[in-house]
Amino acid sequence: MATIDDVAKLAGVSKGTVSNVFSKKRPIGPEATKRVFEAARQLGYYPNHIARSLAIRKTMIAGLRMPIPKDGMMSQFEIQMINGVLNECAKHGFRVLLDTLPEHDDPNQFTVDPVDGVIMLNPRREDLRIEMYRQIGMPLVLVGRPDPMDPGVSYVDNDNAELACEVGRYLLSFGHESILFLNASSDMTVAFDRERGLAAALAEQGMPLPPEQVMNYSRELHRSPTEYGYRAVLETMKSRSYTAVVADTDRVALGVLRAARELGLNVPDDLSVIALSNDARLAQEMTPPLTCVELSAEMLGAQAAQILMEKMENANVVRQHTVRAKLVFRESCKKRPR
Amino acid sequence: MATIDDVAKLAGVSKGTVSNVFSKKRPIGPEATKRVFEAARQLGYYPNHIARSLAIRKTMIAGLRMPIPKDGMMSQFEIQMINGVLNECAKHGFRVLLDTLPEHDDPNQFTVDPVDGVIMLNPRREDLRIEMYRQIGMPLVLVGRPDPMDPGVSYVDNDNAELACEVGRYLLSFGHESILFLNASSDMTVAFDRERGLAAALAEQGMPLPPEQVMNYSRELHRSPTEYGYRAVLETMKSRSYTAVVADTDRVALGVLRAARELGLNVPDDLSVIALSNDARLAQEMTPPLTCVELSAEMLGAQAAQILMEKMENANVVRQHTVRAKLVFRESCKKRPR
DNA sequence: CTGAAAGCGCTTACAG
DNA sequence: CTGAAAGCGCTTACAG
Repeated sequence: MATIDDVAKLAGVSKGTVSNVFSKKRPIGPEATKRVFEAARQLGYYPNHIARSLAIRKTMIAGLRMPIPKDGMMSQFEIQMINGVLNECAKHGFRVLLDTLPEHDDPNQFTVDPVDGVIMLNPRREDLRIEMYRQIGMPLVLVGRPDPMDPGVSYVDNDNAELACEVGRYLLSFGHESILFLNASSDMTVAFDRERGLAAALAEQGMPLPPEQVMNYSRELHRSPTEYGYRAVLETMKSRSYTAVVADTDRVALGVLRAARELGLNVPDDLSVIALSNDARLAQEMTPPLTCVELSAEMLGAQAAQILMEKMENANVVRQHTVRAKLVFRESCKKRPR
Repeated sequence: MATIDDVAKLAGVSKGTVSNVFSKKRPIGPEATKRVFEAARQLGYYPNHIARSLAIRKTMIAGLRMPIPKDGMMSQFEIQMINGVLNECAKHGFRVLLDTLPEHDDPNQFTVDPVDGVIMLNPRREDLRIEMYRQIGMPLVLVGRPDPMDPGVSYVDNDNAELACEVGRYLLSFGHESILFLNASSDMTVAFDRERGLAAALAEQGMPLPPEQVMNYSRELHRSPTEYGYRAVLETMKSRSYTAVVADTDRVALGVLRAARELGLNVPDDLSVIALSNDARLAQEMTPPLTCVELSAEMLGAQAAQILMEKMENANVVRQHTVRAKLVFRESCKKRPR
């Protein structure tokens, strides 16, 4: 592989000159420029990004640390997150180093990556890496709040409890009182937060959220989220009749809609359906179009990237954003029938 | 930021020793090892990946060049491709540098990236970059075939014409003769290939594929692929009655199913529906479950990555794989009603 | 087991 | 406008 030295020699100039021809950092005479380009062409020379990075201590690369589930399937959330990060970074001329390797927080394994800053997904409790990044002065933004909280670290996150509460209030305002909640898998913190939020909304009206109104997704029991929604409704509607269903995701809601159809229930006339997040961007294409919460994973990613860009300019900035997901009203909810 | 020199000084050893303590490339005495780790801890020293890469000429990073549509929305195809690449790379301990920046093929802009090899999506005609990578000896694998063909470059691709032909044969074997083809946007080469393939299947039975049986998606005319499928069926079924619909994607098929429902047509009894690719992994969750082609973008990505790993071992290997997408039979197609 | 020194391929004051 | 040289932070024969 041709190096800057080879080019300098062939063109009869110094390597400094070659360097500046390519980087345009200082003006080089037209004669020399021509000879350099010609020599480079002949030799098949292209500047080496690594050597350059080492010299100028800048890579124009952002790191994204995000372990991938062992089954290799990224959720729609992760995908949209990546998308947001990618787009925002591209705007600023940055590329992205995707690090999906299992995490080591053995300090003796840690290395200073070829990036100018990093975005880290789902930090663990007492995550040692946060401190390591601080030590080496690497700009860092978390997606998901640090635990314990730390006023010095930047992050973006959304407020799942608040969100579920809002959804609850919305349904209550329509007069729904018997609400079936098809929650996420019980081992996810988000499931906990959402149940808490929905319960809070009910509590505001002096109503409880009895356990039998809450179901949880389970990988073992359900073939897919859609299947989960379908079965859950079919089974519970036998013994009780709800007027509203809060589904974990739009895919779960897809199953709910199917079950409703089979039971001869019209949505939204007989049954209101609402989803707490969108897995598959299909909400607006369902029949009827689904009222749901836009989790804006994409926004989360974009904001994280934007904050990172700021931090790279000025190491002192600290941003802690709670991204408010928004409720998108479509046609699957209606006033309670009487 | 602490460097290897600082550590060496504080620990009272040479930098070579420090280097070897971290890399374990040669054994270092327990005394020295302890002093080095202690000094490193005190100083907050972590090895610099860039400097290391420069010295050993290896990064353990694979490059993925893949321009993103200006609207920032990656298709499911691209997403799954990335997923495949990521997983396969992770298996081999590689990380991935995602380069979504607009492409420059100005040779004077080209740079040797901090990667050990690259996967390049959708090469252009006469793509200059292929030659540049060859010149610097960078292992390269394309996703999508090079044009013009080049026996020296490795790639993976799938055979869209063949696929569409197979789908055509399948429907014909069920006795369907009036087939509506809801094709992709006409400016995509894949749309061209698919139409050719379907026409070939019909030609085998001495039948034509008249233009009025083929429609094309259009960003301007249709709000979404689902909307496209919905409207197309509603409108064409007025004047003609088809017994089968070939949809571009599962999302288009979703609209077709809805339209059929509204028209009182039972799928598959009255109308067979089949999709040529899956955008949204929802085929199996539709009612009825959709027969469709699994494009295996994920496999495409995984295979590209695997070939890249091979090439990094041995620069001489050349692999040219046509990944055969597979038809997945579910319940949306049936023998033609008579 | 350890050290001194050259080298990886570039950039950038400094001097002219 | 251009060159010579030190420096970015690591690795690795070579010598002991």
